[in-house]
Amino acid sequence: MGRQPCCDKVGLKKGPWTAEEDKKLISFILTNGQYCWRAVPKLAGLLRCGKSCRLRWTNYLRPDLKRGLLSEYEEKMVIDLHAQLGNRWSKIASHLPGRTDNEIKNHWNTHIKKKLKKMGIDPITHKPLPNATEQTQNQPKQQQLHQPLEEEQNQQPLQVDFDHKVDPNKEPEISLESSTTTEAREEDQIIATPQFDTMELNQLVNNGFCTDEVPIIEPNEILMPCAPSSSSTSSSSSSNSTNILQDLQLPDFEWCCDYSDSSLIINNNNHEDKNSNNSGMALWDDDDFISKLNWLINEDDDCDGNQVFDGSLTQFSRMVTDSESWAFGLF
DNA sequence: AACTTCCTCAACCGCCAGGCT
DNA sequence: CAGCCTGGCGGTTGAGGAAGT
Repeated sequence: MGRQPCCDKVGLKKGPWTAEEDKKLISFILTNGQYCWRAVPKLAGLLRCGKSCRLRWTNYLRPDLKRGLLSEYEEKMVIDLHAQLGNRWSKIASHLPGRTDNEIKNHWNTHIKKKLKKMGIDPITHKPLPNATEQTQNQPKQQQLHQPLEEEQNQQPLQVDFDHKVDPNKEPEISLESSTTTEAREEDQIIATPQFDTMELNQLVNNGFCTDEVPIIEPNEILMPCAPSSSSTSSSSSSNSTNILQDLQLPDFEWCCDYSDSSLIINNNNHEDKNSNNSGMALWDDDDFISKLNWLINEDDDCDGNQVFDGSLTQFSRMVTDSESWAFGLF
């Protein structure tokens, strides 16, 4: 039927990923970095196509991902960005650090779309539906369900004010009727808008944390000591967020957004007894995993008898340097 | 408790754009 | 410039869990 599959699917596994597969992929990418995805499954000993590996990594395994529901502010940003960009989920996602296009797309289709419809707003055009007034009047329960967001949307002018100086104590101003005025905006203008730091976003909306965030990798498992700098994270964490971090007994940290950064240090606080000096490192709080990781990394051959980390890797453009490998504490 | 329906979201599919030869 | 390869994107699907009957 026309197009050839992206790869030879004979014998390739499909469907949900197992923990073991995840571990193989994680260990491989942490060791070798991201390069030719087509080669990854073979080299990592996975019976998956490269595309599947890439998707799994970018949508689920990446350490810098936020998990859990979008915060109200993120949701508002999505709505506003969607009004400007349409279904360009990757563009929208690029404005929401730690969120993937897939996640945003899903959230849009399952939550925001319905919410907008019930508010009498066409989720495609972002304009009021013809029978909007009737609908909104007939939805008192829904109003109660999402009171904070909708109150704001009804009361405030309609645009994420990217330019205004963010006041951590003040809910950002967002409105919903921007489509007509903003649809024609140049995309580069949109992209030029300030990027909000993941933590900052949450601080703005939820005083530091979205309570239903459930990172796939716990924050205290992937921690980078955050040098007291003038970064947006630290500068914006003036009051509430800092307190919350302290309350949680977490150190200042940043999600590891660039694992190629050779200065990366990972602090596993769950093992304070072992690693109290921040030098002990374990990405995942799982001794079994670590031992398996070591096994995976140290073994010359995978279960299929393929060379896992043979010299041919040097042909690829992206290799993790020794220092990077050490930084991950894998060797 | 058993069954059905609804909902969510991880994963897949096919297409497209860009880089390379 | 054409053809190939790869990564990325957006639409769609379907398994599994939640909610309803």
